[in-house]
Amino acid sequence: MAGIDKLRAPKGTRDILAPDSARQRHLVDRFAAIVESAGYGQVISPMFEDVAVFSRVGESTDIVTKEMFAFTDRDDPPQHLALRPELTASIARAFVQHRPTAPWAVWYEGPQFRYERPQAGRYRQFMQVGVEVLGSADPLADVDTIVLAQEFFDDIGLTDTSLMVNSMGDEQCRPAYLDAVRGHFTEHAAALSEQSRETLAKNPLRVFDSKRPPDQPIIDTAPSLVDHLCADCLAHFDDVRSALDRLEVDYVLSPRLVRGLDYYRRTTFEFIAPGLDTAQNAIGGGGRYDGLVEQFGGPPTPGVGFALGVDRILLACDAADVFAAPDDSADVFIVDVVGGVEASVLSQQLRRAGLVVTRGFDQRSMKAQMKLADRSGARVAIIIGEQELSDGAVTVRHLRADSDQHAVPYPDIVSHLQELFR
RNA sequence: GUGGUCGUAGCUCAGUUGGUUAGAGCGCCGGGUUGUGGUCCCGGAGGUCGGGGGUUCGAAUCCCCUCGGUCACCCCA
Repeated sequence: MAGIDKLRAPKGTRDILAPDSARQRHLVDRFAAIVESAGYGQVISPMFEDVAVFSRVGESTDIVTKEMFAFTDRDDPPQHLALRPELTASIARAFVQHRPTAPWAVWYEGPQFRYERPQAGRYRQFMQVGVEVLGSADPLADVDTIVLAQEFFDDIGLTDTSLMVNSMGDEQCRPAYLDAVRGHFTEHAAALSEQSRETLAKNPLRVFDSKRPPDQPIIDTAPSLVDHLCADCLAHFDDVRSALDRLEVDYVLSPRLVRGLDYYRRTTFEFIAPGLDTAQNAIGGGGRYDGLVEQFGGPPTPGVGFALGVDRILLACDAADVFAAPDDSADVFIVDVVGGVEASVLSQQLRRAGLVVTRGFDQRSMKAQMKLADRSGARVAIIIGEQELSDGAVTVRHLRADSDQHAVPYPDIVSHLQELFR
């Protein structure tokens, strides 16, 4: 096994270096701009919470039963904590704790943690952005969130996405549907894969998630959720769909779409990136979760929201060749062969003037510094040597299209470069 | 948790049927007469061949174990 000299980022985590780090930040910035234009306010909640916060989102979900980074602290008695595996639960907890006036429309961004085996598009620490609206049962609130996600994808140029929509029903109609599904799968249990038979015993709906070929024909012939909706759920769903139509948001009705968290009621949706040829091509998902707030001891409060996977979205952008990493080239590189302090003084002035200025250290040769200047991507190099010092000027050398160079009197250098980069 | 696959310099890789001081390209550092990058030329640094054990006169190469990456299942963003 590797010794301490081979330390690396923990399994399923990674370092994101420039310029990809700036790309990710830019993506989050775009999301923030869009949802804040719709009046959503940011919530920054803790990275870890009492485990009870997460266990309330569904005792039978994998996220809770086997994917949590849980630990105890050194309090007496110890607190049972967990790194957050998702953020809807934290938002519901915060709603109950602070009791903001409803409807409460919020957005968030940040890392989530799940103890899973990593693979393409799946990490133990992964970044999400999302929104939640608590306190409105209006189907148009569902639509509002969906439209924001769609606007976001359009904004970043990721046009190759599919929106899948379904209704999970509610406590009125879901039990009967569950019975129907359980009956159907039980009837064909012999033909199901062994894993699906196990899933059937725990949560029949989850069988729909199976990708195993033998299960497909049985899944295809299973009863459809939309055919079993009660009048209220059907009306809600119809309102969502007609509003999406009116807003010209394309979607695919997906009666087999079940989501992995137990708290969903009525509307559920998922965004797929067909261009991603990995097993994980769901770049976002969400839905309505009326009743969740009650489980946190709050008043009856409907809610709807979604989370988008930033890492997967960026993978999809790579595949579609859109939303490239920003150019992190410097504007100016200062070559100083008279000790380096002049470069410090001038870079301070130029940075204050709004330019991106880098320089060399360690008093390296002019040739070496010029190489660094070239590599920095800077459009111009400023050269300060003995000659320039005695002349009271600096040499400005262009590095890109042409390689002109000329002397600029020291007092004029800031305005000269501001002009050049305006 | 299960399975496939891979693990040789910072990166991408080559290393023939096991055979001497383990190579290339890129990158990095220095130089190409004393102040100028990007092309070119020359030179240099850098590897316990993931780790451990075994077979053998001899192992990067064969066997076992282990760790890690990666992909897939499960599940999800």
